[in-house]
Amino acid sequence: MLSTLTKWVLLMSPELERLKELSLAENLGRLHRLWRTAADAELIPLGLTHPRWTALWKLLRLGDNVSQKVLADALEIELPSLMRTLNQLEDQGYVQRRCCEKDKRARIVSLTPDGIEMLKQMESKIMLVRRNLLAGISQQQLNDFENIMSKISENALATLDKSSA
Amino acid sequence: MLSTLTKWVLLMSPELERLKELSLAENLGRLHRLWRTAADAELIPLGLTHPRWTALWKLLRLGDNVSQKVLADALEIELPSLMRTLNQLEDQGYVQRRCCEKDKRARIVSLTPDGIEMLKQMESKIMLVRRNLLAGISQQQLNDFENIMSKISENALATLDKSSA
DNA sequence: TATAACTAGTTAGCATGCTAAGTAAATAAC
DNA sequence: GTTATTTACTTAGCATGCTAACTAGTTATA
Repeated sequence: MLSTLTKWVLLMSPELERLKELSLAENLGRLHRLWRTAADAELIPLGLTHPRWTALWKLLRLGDNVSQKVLADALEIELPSLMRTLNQLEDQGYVQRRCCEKDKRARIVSLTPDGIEMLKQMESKIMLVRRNLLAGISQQQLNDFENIMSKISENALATLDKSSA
Repeated sequence: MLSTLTKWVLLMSPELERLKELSLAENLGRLHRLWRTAADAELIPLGLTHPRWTALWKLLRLGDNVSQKVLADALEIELPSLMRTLNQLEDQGYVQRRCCEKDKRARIVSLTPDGIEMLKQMESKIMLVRRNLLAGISQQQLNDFENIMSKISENALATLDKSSA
């Protein structure tokens, strides 16, 4: 049985041989996790979990007073996932939800004064993490990096479209 | 209350203003998710969930016959997370676990003939996804990209070391 | 207008990561 | 050699993502 594997491994493509190290996909996951961990290390002491602080942060950047649906889409999570987080943030007194006048199905999420205060504390920490993690990388390198990310994203979306068609 | 926020938003740093688009960290998460989704689209039809096929794939690259601990470390997940997945793979008949002679605490994971067969089917699909997602990107660009990823990883690790010290 | 189709929100429950706590074996310290 | 510490595994249960299914409100269609 082992010899079967051994034989196959010897016949593996040269590509696979190279992939014995961490593959690009694995490195991407690793880097994302590291970034998240570094940010959490700064922000969790403020009493917010990762989904909570990211939701607050996104809410700020959306300009406050958006529907749950808009916030969920921006966070790229589903509404049920957001529900739990918003319940917690409401319990903590950082956000409020009210019915939307124009569309009575919708509920509008807004920051409370406490939420705004918390965001002020968050901002400097988030910027600090960003500066620390991008230390020693030039703007040009960063642009190139983001372009490659975009290119891979496009390729992925094209592949997914094709396979779902 | 709203005016408080408005005033603050107007005073926000120029850096924050730029971050109204997706930040780099968010793009990283998004790209990682996209890659994972594209790979899963090919591999889930084989009857394996994401944690299961990644574990099989890693087991192959580690050369088979490694302890659960070594496999968990390579996958960068904790042992309890791996346990559930290995139970499932064992139920499906793709891996076996046996006691280690040298260290009686450890259990050695190995591929069954069915597991090897499944990996043969997986290999071509994984390589296909990789080629599709990296289409139109030169080797030089890819090297640069991976170097920036490494640099950010180093920075993150340095930051984490510092904050835990 | 009346009905059909969609959409926002909610609830319930699954999947997969984690930490905490316990056991048995190995290793280090004395 | 005995004891203390560490390690590999396991179990139990939490956190946070998801889909499925439901309700209520909106929009499109006949």
